[in-house]
Amino acid sequence: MQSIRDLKPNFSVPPPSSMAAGPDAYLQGNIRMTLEDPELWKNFCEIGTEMIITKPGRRMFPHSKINLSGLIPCAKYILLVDMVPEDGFRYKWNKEKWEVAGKAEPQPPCRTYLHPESPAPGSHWMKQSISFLKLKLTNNTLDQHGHIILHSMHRYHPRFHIVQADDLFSVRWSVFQTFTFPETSFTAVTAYQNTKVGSSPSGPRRARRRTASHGVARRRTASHGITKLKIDHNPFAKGFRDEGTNKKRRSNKNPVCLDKRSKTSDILSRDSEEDSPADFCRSSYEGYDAEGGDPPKRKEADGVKEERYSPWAADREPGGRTGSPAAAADPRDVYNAEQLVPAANSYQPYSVGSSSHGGSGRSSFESRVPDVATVPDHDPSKPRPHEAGPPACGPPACGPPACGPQPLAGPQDYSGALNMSAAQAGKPGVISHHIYGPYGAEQPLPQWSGPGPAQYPPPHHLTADYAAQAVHHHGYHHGNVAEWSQYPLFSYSCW
DNA sequence: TCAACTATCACTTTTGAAAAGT
DNA sequence: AACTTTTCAAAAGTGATAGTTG
Repeated sequence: MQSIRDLKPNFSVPPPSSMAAGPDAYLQGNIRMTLEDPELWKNFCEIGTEMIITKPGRRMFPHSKINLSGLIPCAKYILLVDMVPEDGFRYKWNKEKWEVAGKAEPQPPCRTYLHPESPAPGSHWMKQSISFLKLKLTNNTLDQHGHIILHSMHRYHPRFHIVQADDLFSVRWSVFQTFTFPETSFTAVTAYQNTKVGSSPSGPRRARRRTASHGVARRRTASHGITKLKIDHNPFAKGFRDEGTNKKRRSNKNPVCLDKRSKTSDILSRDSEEDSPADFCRSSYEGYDAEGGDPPKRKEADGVKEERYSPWAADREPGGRTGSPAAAADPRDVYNAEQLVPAANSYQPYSVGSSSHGGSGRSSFESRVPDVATVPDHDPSKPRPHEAGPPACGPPACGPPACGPQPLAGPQDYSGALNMSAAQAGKPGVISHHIYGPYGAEQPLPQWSGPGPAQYPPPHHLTADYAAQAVHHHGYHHGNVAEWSQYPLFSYSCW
């Protein structure tokens, strides 16, 4: 509904003093986003959140649920989520901790999940919590369902975008703001790694099998494994809870199953017997414990950048990036970095108020700093000491993919869901440069990803170019955004 | 041999249409 | 007849497990 021009009146509301960053701070910056259920996220984060990715797509658990405030009640907004790499590495689970296993693989096509209720008035978004329950993750790079594509054994974190726009078409002209929450970072896996069931160095699968065959010998501490948390909190996994309601489970399989079953029960009953939750962050990530110093979680309240609380970040930056999501016990208000779109150099990823309360911090910028040449060094702590990745890389969140032709440099632009200008390059009346992505046109850009059926505007909301492109690349026209969202919005494919 | 991936299982919750009630 | 509530089967979402792949 409102273009950038229309937004101006909305800027009349002064932001909190703490948010008055940037010379030209958009007063829209008073939008606040809080993560719901931060305690749960924190619990997962302490262990090292793992998200299963499957070919057909798997939901996240915990799933992202946020609350918004500070929106203009009558203005329409679009909510989006995408996933950005935490860093440029591939990991492996080894001996009860994560280790770097090499450079990250080239990033798969970047997709952005559009909240099914988008666009909706600010009042709608603010009246209730907003759930991204139906967002699915997949490792199938050829996925046709619009799920977000990730690489297994890589670290990611979700990034939430809110755009004041009447429809997807006007998104490009709108101000959008990005929020991230450090405790939501996770490792994409095809099978849970940190089961803490066995101590076999050979990995979780083997550990489980040995457990089964060796019985009690391996009965250790699944109590703190990621699976226990999932089982305990995910209603769909109730069947795995040791509550006597699952007696029938696998009962007719074989003795091993029974053995495993009892093992599990035992394990569950021994919850908290061994590892204490407090050391999860350190114990699960290689190098973390070597950093010494204060437990990460202690620092959050100090207003450090959000992602410093990530155990991974801590690993990378012993000095300034220790921290944990522990403090996330309180719902976290994360102020965002804003992006005025379009404007090539409008990409000024300042953190609104981050300096004063640590609200947005890196979590807001990182993904927006594809062009190190034009972006202030918002986070001098990067690149991290042990990062073997390309030095010219943008911030970790932007990850290896943004690093050009190197192996890590993926065909993906993590500059955000709204980087749509490329498709317009060279067109009269349309910006001929990227909104804020410095990548060349040969670099792929994000795709829209949407939930199934929807109230989304149909493809005709796209420019003819977009629609045509979808047809061009995929051979048919899509009837709704859900379908259409699988495809690149740009004049070239992401893959 | 090994790590990672995939298909399948048995369980659960969710969903939505049909039936019943008001 | 119209609307609301209840019921129930199908669909979908889970972690565990065994087999496959490279």
